[in-house]
Amino acid sequence: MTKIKLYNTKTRTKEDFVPIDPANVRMYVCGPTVYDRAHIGNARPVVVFDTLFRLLRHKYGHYAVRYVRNFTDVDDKINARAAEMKANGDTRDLKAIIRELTDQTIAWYHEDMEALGTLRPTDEPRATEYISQMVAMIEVLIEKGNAYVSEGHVLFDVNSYDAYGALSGRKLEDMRAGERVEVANYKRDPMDFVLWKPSSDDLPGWDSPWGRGRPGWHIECSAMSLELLGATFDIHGGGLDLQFPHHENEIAQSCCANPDGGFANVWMHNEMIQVEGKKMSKSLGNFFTVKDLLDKDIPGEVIRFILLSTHYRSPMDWTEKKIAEADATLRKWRALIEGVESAPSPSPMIVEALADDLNTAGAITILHALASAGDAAGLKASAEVIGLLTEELGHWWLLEADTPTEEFISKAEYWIEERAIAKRNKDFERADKIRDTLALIGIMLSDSSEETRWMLNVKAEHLGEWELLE
RNA sequence: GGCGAGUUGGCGGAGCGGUUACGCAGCGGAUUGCAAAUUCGUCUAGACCAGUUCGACUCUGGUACUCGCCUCCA
Repeated sequence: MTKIKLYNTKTRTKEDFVPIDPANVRMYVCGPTVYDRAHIGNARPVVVFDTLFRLLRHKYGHYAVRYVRNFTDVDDKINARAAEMKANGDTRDLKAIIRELTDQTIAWYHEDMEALGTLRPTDEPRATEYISQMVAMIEVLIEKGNAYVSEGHVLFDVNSYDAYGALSGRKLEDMRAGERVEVANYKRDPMDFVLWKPSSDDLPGWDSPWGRGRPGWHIECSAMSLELLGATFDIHGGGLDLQFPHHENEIAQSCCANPDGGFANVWMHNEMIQVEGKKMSKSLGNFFTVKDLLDKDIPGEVIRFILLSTHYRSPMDWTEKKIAEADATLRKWRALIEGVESAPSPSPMIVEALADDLNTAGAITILHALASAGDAAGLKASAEVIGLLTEELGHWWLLEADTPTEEFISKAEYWIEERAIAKRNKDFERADKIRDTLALIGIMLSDSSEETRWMLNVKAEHLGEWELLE
């Protein structure tokens, strides 16, 4: 079978992917901090690595791939959001608010990501369930001289790790020169980062050798990946913005705590999303969540298609025009595969495209080729490899074909017959008027030499307003 | 200031040292009473300047511009 090649940020080259153990391929992807609904930018890595997960399963077997994606449920942003809720009248104590906020956000995340046709990872650890592992790792780091205690904080000593900055190609001196944040005086070096910090009584906190406190952001990924995947695993993924400092810090922690492990072999980073050519930000007003799109009746399948139509290492621009194009393409394909059984196996060409550093745009080209060749069964089987044209994602299309009631159908058939009679009588004026009015009511006609077929358009302006005809 | 990515036809977007990307839109034809759908065909490329080469969109160097990260944000 095709050899998988992946671009490794660590070596800045595309490499043959050689799993440590083909019977147990291991991947870790940084998940969300759970304080708010996922936006479209959050969705890109989820869909990208879901596609990689599918490819790996296709190649190594369904049960041979372990995919871990964490939930960061302890974080200053979460605390800040909870404090905001309290200030706005929530009378519960902060910890109770935080618990509900994180639970709720996780439920939303699952809901929204499922709408994009993504599979659940095999493991979804919550940071707060791995505090003891984090504390243990911090203790090891202190013991080995890579971390120190200062004013109730535990800090990682970046100067104790020679390779610090290797992933992102940065040097400590350069970074200090460009330092823009005020330096906390308890740090030995401005670049030292927090492993553990004190927590006040009203905030979540855990007992530790350094007093009641909570973990810094980076340690959770090191601790959880070690626990679930081991000191050495195959792939670590995430957004490009995480490359520094988050991933750099993960490497420093993990490689110092387990010098023989080597941590992740392959590092993969997806590029960022822009909206209509601009960086997505709340101040520009071009910020939106996945839920916002779904609520606007943009099918999850359309969103997934768009996210896959640009290679993951290129910046991608989210535009209204792409929504319309993806919608049209999927409608065409859905119509083509209606009632068709998937071919027993996907086109080797689509697997080949994906195996080339996850060339999803190339894979979509193959789908176009299958569609224009009229190979509906092959199209369906191949699209399923990238999570498109699946049964789960087809509801938006099925809805339109299945919704009409008996009454609606009989009225539609009555008027289609009326039009046929008018046509036979060469009364084209009446025939066309019926056709145009039916379109307004939500019935799209298409004539062929033998019959007139129709399809429901639920977005029609005067849906079901039969009085327009009577 | 440091680090990195990119600049392909009207738009989106790939691969490739020499041969049609592909999709959308446009144009022309078939089909149709007219539409829609379908279908056939077709025009638009490779930021700029050098270099390597028999030959470069594809390799090398430089210039310009764009974007991202370095700061809560995937």
